[in-house]
Amino acid sequence: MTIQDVAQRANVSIATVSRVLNDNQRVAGELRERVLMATDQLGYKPDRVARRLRAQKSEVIGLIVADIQNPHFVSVIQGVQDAAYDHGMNIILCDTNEAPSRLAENIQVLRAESVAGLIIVPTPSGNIDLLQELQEDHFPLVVLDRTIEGLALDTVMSDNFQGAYDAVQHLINLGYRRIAGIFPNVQTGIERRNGFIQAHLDAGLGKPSPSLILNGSYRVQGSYEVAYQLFSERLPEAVFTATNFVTLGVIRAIRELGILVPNDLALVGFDDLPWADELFIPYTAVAQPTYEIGTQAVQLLLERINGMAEAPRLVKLPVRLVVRASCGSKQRTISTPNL
Amino acid sequence: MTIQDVAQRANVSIATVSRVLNDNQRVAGELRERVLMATDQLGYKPDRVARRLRAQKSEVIGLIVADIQNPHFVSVIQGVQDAAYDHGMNIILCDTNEAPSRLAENIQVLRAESVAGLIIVPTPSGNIDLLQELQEDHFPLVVLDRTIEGLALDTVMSDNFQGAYDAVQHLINLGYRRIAGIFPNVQTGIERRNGFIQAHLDAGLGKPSPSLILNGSYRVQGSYEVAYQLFSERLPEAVFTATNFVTLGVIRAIRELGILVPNDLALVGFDDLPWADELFIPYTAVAQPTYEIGTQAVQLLLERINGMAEAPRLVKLPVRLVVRASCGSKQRTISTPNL
DNA sequence: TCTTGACCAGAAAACGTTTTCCGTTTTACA
DNA sequence: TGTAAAACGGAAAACGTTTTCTGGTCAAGA
Repeated sequence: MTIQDVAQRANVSIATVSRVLNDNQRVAGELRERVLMATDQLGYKPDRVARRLRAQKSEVIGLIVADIQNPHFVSVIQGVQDAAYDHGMNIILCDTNEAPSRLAENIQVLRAESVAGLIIVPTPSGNIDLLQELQEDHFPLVVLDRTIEGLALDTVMSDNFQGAYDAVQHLINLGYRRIAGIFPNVQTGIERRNGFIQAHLDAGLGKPSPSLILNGSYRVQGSYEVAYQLFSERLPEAVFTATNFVTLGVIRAIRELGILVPNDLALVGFDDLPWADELFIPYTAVAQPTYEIGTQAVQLLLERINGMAEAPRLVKLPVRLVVRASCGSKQRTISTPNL
Repeated sequence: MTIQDVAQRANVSIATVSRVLNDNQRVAGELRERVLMATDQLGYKPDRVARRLRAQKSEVIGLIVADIQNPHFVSVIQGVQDAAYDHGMNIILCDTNEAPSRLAENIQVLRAESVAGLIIVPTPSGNIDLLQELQEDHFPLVVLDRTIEGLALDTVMSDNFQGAYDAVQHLINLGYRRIAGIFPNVQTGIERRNGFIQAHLDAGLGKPSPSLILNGSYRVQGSYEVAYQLFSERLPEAVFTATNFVTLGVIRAIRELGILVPNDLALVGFDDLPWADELFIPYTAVAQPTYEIGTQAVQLLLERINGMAEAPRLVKLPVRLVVRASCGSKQRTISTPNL
């Protein structure tokens, strides 16, 4: 079932069939009808591989994320998938597992696949050269979640600083003062730490004690250990967790130590989780617009692909605070059932 | 950067380059060296699109799942992705959102993409004809999670019957008798209901009362409503939930009604969740080997692709019970902190 | 020494499209 | 009506590979 068959049936040349099907070319009334009828009758669908080879353009975009299991990325993937689908495009999904070598490999493979463009969540530890190379080749590219030092690329990310700022301000407004923060040592973590600190400063509390600014792992287990240690030594009044996995680790520590939330400890975490309401601690969360990050990324990428984009753009999306029962108030202790 | 460039640099024909790179053909010592050196120096990577067009074989497999947001499928995707990666293959991911029309469309597109094969989670409501057509075309295909009535296909799924059976037996052994079950009305739900019933029969309890066998939605909200109603009328001693989303709905109902688990109600649910330990009710779960479902699927598919497979195979993977605090025991009430 | 066969490597065909190029027909305008 | 331009559609080139076909060289056997 090739274009040849259609041409034969419609009694035209394959060029005409192609022209009708891509209707970017003039083609007369009657022939057009014949072609359409023939394609319809045969149920012909053009071979996308051949089309891609010849036309050097593709209906596939490559999506490289750092960790499929992270709900944050799952939601981003969904956004990308839906937006791509709306434009008749498909996605090839790759998972780097946070390994720079796999990022490099994936980029190479996806280029060999002639994808129309790439949406990448860069691994923490660099690969700047790879991204730079893509840019120099004018390869359509959108980067998610983090900016690359010294490299201007189309980027979609949340307002990490503001999110952390809002979260801490929320705590301060409720009367909490000794507020701990646990931050993974990656770029987003650093931005959120800055927001954490600035909120303290703007509230006239001065710079928070270094003993309350902790380096967490970006995994659950490591964060759990950090939190366990922190809580065992001296319980802060509140804690701000900089990512969803950190939050889960902290919740585990809270459970094991039998800490009462919010009475003994308030909690605000960056990243909402799909079933946060069903968690042991339904925590107040800084919700990223994950789905929109995905759709926006596709938007930018398509503009880049179609040459409608000029200078690199940075889209910084606003976050929003989802208030749940984990904060209560320092002044008047709220009694929440089951907490 | 094409095979032509390499040929030029190595001073050989493109055919020779191709032969060396696919080393399925004899090629002499010195030329081979020259070619390898040239590819190395130029960093040449063959164009996978051209290769696919000519050789009519592909390094891409299509993966169509029903709902990316469901952690079950997320884990399956991860398994597929990892296994595919190990074989130098990539996956094109599609999400049907449980819509048959999107399944049809996705299949068509992926075939036009000349994927090497398809791994499909069929939508509940059929599309049998599509799958049948694939089979008749001898298109490599593996189906996940459910069998298709009257159609023998390579299939990978969990032992739903046994999982439900084990779960209910667990409850019965602990002394519970009035056990409710909530089942979505899809094939897996039905199989699990059968296991639920059989466990009652084998324990000599007779067939469970129809009032305890409920039809749940496969969404959280619907299941929540069913559970809320059930619990409000007359609380059973225990409840078995047939999917992860049902479980989440039930947990929400438990929270809102202030029911004490396991004292007032025991809970076992099908499907483990990644953060079940951090849930409000860390529930005893029937854990599916989701990751292995993914890897097994790739295994079967590759065998099918390579023509090493004969008759369709059904791989039914064992599940395992992950015991948490949600069951306690009817005889002696266990006191668990925070529950 | 001649013939045969094995082995090797290049030329060219093929994969299924899109697109360029070109010749023919139609249209428009004088 | 004659001519230039525009419109149309077919033939063929092109995309970058793999693979078939073909011819040439060399070794071995007669």
